Amino acid sequence: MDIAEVAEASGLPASTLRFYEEKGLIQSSGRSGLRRLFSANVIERLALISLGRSAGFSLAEIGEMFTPEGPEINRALLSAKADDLDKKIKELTSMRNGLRHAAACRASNHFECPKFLRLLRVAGKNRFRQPNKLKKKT
Amino acid sequence: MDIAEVAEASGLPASTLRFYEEKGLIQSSGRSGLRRLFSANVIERLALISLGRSAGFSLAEIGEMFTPEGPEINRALLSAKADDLDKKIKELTSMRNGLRHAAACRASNHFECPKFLRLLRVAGKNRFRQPNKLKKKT
DNA sequence: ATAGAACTTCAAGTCAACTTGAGGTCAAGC
DNA sequence: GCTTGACCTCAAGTTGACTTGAAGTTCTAT
Repeated sequence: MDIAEVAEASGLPASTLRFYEEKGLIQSSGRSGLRRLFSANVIERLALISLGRSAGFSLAEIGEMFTPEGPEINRALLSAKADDLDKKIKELTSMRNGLRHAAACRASNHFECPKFLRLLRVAGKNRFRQPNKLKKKT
Repeated sequence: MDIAEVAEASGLPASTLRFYEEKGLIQSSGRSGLRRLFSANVIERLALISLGRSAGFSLAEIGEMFTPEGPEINRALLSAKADDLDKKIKELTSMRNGLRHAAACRASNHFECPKFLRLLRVAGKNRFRQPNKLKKKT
């Protein structure tokens, strides 16, 4: 397929596809003249990337999940990511409950509502810093 | 409390607290000389902000949830955010299932495993663009 | 009263993830 | 044969969310 077809099928602009290729997240299967050719399986891969992004993983993290560096490395990593997701799902669930309550509750100030505060506190238990500033290249 | 105490209690650096104040996400209750004073409820608010961030909401969106613009506006907004979260929770759940499967499955290439591909396709149904580039200020 | 720590402002820098733009190539249709 | 449109590269720009740095101020202890 050529890049426009991939763009169409994946919903991503061509510029993003080139960018992803540059980052090693996808590969073109060859060239016809200058033009990239992609094989159809790139679509699955892009779906997975989009999914990962929307799950809050960085492109670098997603890249790690793919790399066939060793035989067993990936499995451990994938498990770890799955655990991260589990934590996140729990957080989001409490946040959703909090929001639903706040939307329904008649207290003028939600910060005065004990139910809301309790949810908040529970949710705050496993707080974590956002990933974007965790890495500091020496 | 002074800014260092808030930083300590919230786990956020003082620079972030100033930044959030500038953005209107939190307020200092006054000054002692130059120094900001915060009342204790800012901690709850920061917890909620952190939670929202980790749920993938932008600071602007979080700000909207707080603003006491009108009497009923917020409730609809909060409901909508809760719906967003529900969608996201479902996505994350399929992604987690996909990862767990990929970690367990013995197929050499996960893209060849029908189970994995099915999960991927299901999850891809309600795909959406990441929020950061949706707004274009005219 | 003087050093030092802890705060302040404001401007500029950083990082990820893209997007945009300028300038070039190439096959296809008129 | 020449324009047009879809592609290409490479550099620079953008956005959101902060962080860092310089330069000044003030509390706190010696």
